[in-house]
Amino acid sequence: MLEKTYDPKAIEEKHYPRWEEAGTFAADVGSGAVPYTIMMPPPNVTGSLHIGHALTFSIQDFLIRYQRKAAKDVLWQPGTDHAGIATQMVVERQLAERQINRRDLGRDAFVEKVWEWKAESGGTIIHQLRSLGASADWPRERFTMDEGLSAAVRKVFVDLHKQGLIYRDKRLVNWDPKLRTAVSDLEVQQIEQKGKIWHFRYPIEGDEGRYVVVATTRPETMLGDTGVAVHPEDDRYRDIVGKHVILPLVGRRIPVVADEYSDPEKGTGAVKMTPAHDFNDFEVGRRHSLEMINIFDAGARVNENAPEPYQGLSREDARKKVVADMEALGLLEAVEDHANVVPHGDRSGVVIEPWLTDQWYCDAATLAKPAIEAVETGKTVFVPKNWENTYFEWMRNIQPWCISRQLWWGHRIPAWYGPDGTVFVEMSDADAKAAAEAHYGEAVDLIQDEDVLDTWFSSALWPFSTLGWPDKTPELDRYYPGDVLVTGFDIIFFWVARMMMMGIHFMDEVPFKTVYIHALVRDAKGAKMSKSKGNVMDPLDLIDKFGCDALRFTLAAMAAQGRDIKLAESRIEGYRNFATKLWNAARYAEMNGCALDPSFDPAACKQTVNRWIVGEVAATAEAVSVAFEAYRFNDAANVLYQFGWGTFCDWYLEFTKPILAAGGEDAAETKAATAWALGELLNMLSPLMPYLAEELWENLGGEGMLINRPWSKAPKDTSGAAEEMNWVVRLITEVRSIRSEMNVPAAAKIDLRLKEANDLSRARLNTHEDLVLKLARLGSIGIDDGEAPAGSVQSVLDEATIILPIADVIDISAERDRLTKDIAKTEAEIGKIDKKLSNPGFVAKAPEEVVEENRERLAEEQARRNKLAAALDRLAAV
RNA sequence: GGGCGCGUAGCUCAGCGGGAGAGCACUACGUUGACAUCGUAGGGGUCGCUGGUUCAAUCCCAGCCGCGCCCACCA
Repeated sequence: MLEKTYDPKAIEEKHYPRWEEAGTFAADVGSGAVPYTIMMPPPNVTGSLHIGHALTFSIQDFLIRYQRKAAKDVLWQPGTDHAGIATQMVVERQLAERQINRRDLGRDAFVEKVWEWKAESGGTIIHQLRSLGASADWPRERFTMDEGLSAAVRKVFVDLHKQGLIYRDKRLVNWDPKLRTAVSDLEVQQIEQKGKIWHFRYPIEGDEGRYVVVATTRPETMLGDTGVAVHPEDDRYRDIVGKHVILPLVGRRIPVVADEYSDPEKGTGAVKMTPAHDFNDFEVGRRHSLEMINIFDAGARVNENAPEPYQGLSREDARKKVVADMEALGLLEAVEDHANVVPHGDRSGVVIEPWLTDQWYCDAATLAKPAIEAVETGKTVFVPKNWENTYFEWMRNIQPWCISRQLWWGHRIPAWYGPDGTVFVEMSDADAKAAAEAHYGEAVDLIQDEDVLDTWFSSALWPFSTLGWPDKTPELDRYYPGDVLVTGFDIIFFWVARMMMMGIHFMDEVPFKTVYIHALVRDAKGAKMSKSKGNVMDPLDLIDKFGCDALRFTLAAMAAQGRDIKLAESRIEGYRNFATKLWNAARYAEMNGCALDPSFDPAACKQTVNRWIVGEVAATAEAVSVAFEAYRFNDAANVLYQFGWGTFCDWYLEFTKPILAAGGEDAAETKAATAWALGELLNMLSPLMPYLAEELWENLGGEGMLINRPWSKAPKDTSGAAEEMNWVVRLITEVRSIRSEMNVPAAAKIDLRLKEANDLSRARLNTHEDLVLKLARLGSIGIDDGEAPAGSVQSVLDEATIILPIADVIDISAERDRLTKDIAKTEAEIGKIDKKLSNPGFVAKAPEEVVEENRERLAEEQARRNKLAAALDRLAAV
């Protein structure tokens, strides 16, 4: 017997281990079924579950559970990402609490500490995913730094290097002076700030008293200036091109060059060139062979390349001093307020410095070409499709990808340097030694590159590295390419694009056929949720409060495409109530002895109401199936909600109460049909609300576990039961409406029951007041004997043996007002439809069924109007 | 500067060429065996504004007004 109250926690704890132990989550490599693969985007090993995770992993679980029911051999490949910078920061912070610096510890000891940390608390998020109900194939869990995946990383690096697609280069990078590592363009956030723009006078050599004025937002960089650029067509500066200026404070003699980069409209038209600290200046500097002087150290303090008084100053202090000194020299011409965008590190939050270093680069442009083509030709499609534009835009303008990081936690770059600096890129230390020996003709000592790879480098290989690549495993053969990748748009560049590039390059096939991009969950103001803003909703709290099923169902209902999700707790509460409703419906079924009967044949029902519910189940199954296939989870949720609460609970269970009460053969059929319909509902619901569905299925006496049960194949209704029932529903609705509007006292409650007889249901009204009301209005509700199946309305009327004067029961004037209002409404409606139908264009061009529909509606409304008017007359006569 | 998205009931959101929808909130009435985490009924909207296309526009197009996001090297 089901408990009186629905307790989500109890059933969550009960069923998850059962599913897992029964192996229902496991892929079956040897199976003959069609495979269906989703690669789980590996969450950061440092992570803990937030609401965005809840959305993305719930959606994946919906698809996985649905496809499992569609008899596919599903693989949901789970795992975690080592998350280089994030993880290193976490462990460093912990060490700092104990006054330990990682540099004191040394590289090997530090990395050891990180592994220890990972072993202790790295599995948090995986456990949290289980409490979301995620049915991933957990024994296949991978970690990006597993030995197998690390080997894949080395192989990819070595192969790309041999192909010339990975190379070492000295150029400007985005340098994070706090973390002391290079970061990629994507890890830089442009933040608009209020700043100033300073106009400096640079004296022209050999032209006493004449200056060229340059404007800058970063005065401190002048210490590294090695030129001034003007536009070749700019008449103001034409005569000084080729001359030199004397850089104040430094005393360096630097050339004035003509370059198209300089925009006469901007600033003063003359730009100071700091090729070692500005991306644009770097390009100009290359074109004009300007000297590149690096004036900052790795912590962004002024180094020994600048004049002594500035050495050791921070960027901020150097700026103050430069401005003060220039002003003292009378070389500061103007200062203006200026809004400009300043690059910040997305992890460290400090200002990023363009810095000249040696780094490893990946030739992304070459790899991008086939990845662009794959989307153009539809080998991979984005859902919704408009994200393809975002993908194209970025891929077509892709820059070399800086893949080296000055960190300790990550995949160490498989490059070794010989005594003369010759580089050997090989799979292992031994291979490198052998290669070096071959090169030098003798064994030499090699030094491995200190850097590690960008975290996203290994993530890019996820779709095949997790399946055993480079070995030719059965898994790789069977589950690559994946069917769908589910993710938020915020990592299209970081991850999706790079998986496309690597997947196509190494597997000759796209990594997934569909990319489903879901919305981001935001707070009430539409801002991205983040811990620092304090606007996070903790999914675990929500699960605790409302249950996992309610949260999942809510996420499904709100996962409409193309709009960010601002989650309201009241929605979750509403869907929790839905779960409660179904729980109670199941209790009702149980109390009435409705149990699943394997011999029940839904196609063979005799009673209208049962034929009807069978048809409704079929229609719902079809609609939900279509919704899942189209990634329209909100449609699926809505259809199930309406069927479950509306059709099944409100109507079917109410309709059949009198039948069950009467007993006999009809009751037997109805009990079996009730159990069957409930079972099918649970089956369809189980991808979204797996726990509730499984529990109630078990209680209903269902065979096996619902998680494995095939999707509903209810027979469609062709008996016309739907039409008949629709009529009954309309009748009941009208009568209820009358009762309510007329403020009938409680004593006169209508007990409206429909009893299934040989023909159709009959409405039976129990109290004489109700009959009065009904007779007063029945003629006015647009239903007459001609429309109703034979005998129905008449049979109701036949029972109306006691008729009281209307005035005894109702307020005549209120009823008159109401009727008058109704008539006005009806006439307005008639006017609208009439206008439409008298439009020749409409009749000529609109689809025939639309015109016909409108004609029918017009007739209905007219009849209704007439009957309302007649009722008003009758009322006047009382 | 370029691109994308959003403005529908008090709130959170569906719908998207032919009769304006859901949940929550609100109002009235109703608890003697499924369910008050409930039932029945009801009130509430010129579907941001202005034009255009169309026989027909909340829906398509353009412009405008608000809001949000992404990308971009501009002194």
